[in-house]
Amino acid sequence: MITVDYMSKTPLYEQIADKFQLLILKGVIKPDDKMPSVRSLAVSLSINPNTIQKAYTTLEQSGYIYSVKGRGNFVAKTKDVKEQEKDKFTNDFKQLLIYGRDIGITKEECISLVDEILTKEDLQIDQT
Amino acid sequence: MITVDYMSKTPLYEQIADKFQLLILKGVIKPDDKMPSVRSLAVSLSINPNTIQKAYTTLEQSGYIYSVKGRGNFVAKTKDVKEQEKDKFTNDFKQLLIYGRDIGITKEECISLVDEILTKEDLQIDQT
Amino acid sequence: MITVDYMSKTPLYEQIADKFQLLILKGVIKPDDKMPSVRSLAVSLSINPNTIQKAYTTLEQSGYIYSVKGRGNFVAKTKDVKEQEKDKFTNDFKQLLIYGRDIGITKEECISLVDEILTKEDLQIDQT
Amino acid sequence: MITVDYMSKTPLYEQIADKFQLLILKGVIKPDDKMPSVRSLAVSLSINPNTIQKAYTTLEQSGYIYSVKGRGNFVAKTKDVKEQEKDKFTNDFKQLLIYGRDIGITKEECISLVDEILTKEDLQIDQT
DNA sequence: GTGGTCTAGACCACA
DNA sequence: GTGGTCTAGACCACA
Repeated sequence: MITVDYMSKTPLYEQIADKFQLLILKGVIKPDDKMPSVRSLAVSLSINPNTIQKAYTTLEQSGYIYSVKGRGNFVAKTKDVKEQEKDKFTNDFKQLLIYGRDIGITKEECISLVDEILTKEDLQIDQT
Repeated sequence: MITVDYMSKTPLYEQIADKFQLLILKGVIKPDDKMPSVRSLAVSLSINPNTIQKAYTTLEQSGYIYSVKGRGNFVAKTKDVKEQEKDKFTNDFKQLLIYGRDIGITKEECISLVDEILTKEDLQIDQT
Repeated sequence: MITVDYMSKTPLYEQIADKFQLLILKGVIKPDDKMPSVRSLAVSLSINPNTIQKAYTTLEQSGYIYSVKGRGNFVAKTKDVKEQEKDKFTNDFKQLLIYGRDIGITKEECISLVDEILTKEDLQIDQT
Repeated sequence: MITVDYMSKTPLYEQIADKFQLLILKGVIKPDDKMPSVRSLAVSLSINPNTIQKAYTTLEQSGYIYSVKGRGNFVAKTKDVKEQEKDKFTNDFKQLLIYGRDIGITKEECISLVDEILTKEDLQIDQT
C-alpha cells in the first residue's frame, strides 16, 4: 500500500504522512476507514514504530486522521481539509509563477505547459 | 543588498545562495562582478562566516560564481545557466501541476491562475 | 439514552460515566433505579463490555451507583454527592479563573460572560 | 525556571510545554528571547532530550516558539496567539458555566466566586 | 491488540 | 554547540 525511499532526503515519517495524505485526498481510503495499526505498518515497512507514530501524529494534527486509544487510527472527514489543500496549492502555484516570470518564462510558455501536462489521460496515483 | 529571514525553515546558507542566484539570473550583478567578501558579508548580516562560505560553495558548485584564491569570489558567465534554470522551473512546475491534479484542480483553474498572475505589470523582485 | 463520540479524545469509559453522572445529578434517573445491564448497554452502544464495566466501576467508586451480585447495578442515594459535585465545580471554576487572569482576562469580562450565559432560559441537557 | 511533577498524570512533555506557554503569555520571556537549549534543559531537569524536543515541537506547532537549526529555539511574536488563547478561555468558561447550571449553581454564586477570586492582589505565576 | 509516552543512545545537517 | 530524525526497547492506559 505504501513504500518509502530510504535514500531520500525527506524524513521517513514525512514520506509516510505524505503518502497517506494523498491516498486520503484522492479518496482511495475514505472517512472512518481504519488506518493500518502503528505496529503492523512498522513491521511491514521494517521501520521503527516510533517513526510510524510520528507520521500518524502529523496526519492527526493536520486533520487527516483521528486516533482512538485502544482501537486504532481512522480517516477523518475531508471536507475542510480539501479546501485548505487547494488554498495551499494556489499559493505555491503563484509563487512559482512569479519566480518563473523573474527568470524569463512567458505566460504563453506556462499555459502550453499546463496544457501539455494536464491533457494526459493517466490518473494513476503518483508514487514519487 | 541581501536580507535573511531567521524565522524561516530554509537554512540561512540556502537563503543566501538563492538570493544571489536570483540577482545573477536577473542580471543585477553581472559576470566578473566581485561578490562581497565572505567576511564583510558575514559582518553586515551578523551571520557566522562558515554559513556565508557554505552559501558561496553552493553557488560555485552550481556554476553561478567562481573563486580566485586571495582575490575573492566573482560572478561566472551565465551562458547556459539560464537554460538550466528554465529546465528546473519546468520540472517544478510539472510536479506541482501533477500534485494539483491529484487533489482535484482542473486545467481550466490552472490556466486562469496563470492568466491572472502573469498579466500584472509589476516586475519587481519578490523578496519572499 | 446515552451516546458516545468515537472521535473525542476522552476515553469511552469516561464519556459513559460522565453521561450517567449527569443523568443522576439532574435526577433523570433516581436512587434505586436499575442501571442498564453491562451486556445490554454494550450491545446497544456497540462497545466492548469491558469498557462499560470500567465505566460502571468508576461510577461505583464515585458513589453514584452500587452493584448487587446477580441482580445488576443501581443508582445510589445522592445525598451529599451533590455537595461533592458543587465543590468540584467551585474548584474547576477557580482554576480556570486563575488561568484566565494569567492570560489577561479581567474580572469585568468574566462577570459579563457569566451574565450573558446564565441569563438564557433554556435548561436542556448539554450533550457536548 | 521550570519544574515538573513526575507523579502527575499529564505527560512530562505537556507539563513542560504548558509551563513555557504561561511564561510566554505572561511576558516573562519575550519575543526573540532564546529558549534554553534542548540538551541543557534535558540535563537540568534530568529528562531525556527527546522529551524536551517533543515539548518544543508542540510549542512550535502552537506558534509559541520558532526553531532555527544550529542556533536554537526562540520565543515567537505572541500577538495572535494571545487572541487564540482568550477564545479558548471563553469557550471553556462557557462550558463550565453550563455544567454548573446543570448541577444547580446559580448566577449569583458564580458572580460572587468571580469576585472573590479575582479581587486578590497577588499576581504571581501559578506553578500548579 | 492498539495508541501514547518515555528513556537511552546514535547520527546528521546547520551555524 | 544546536536542533531534527531515527532505532531499540520498555511500560502504561484503553478496548
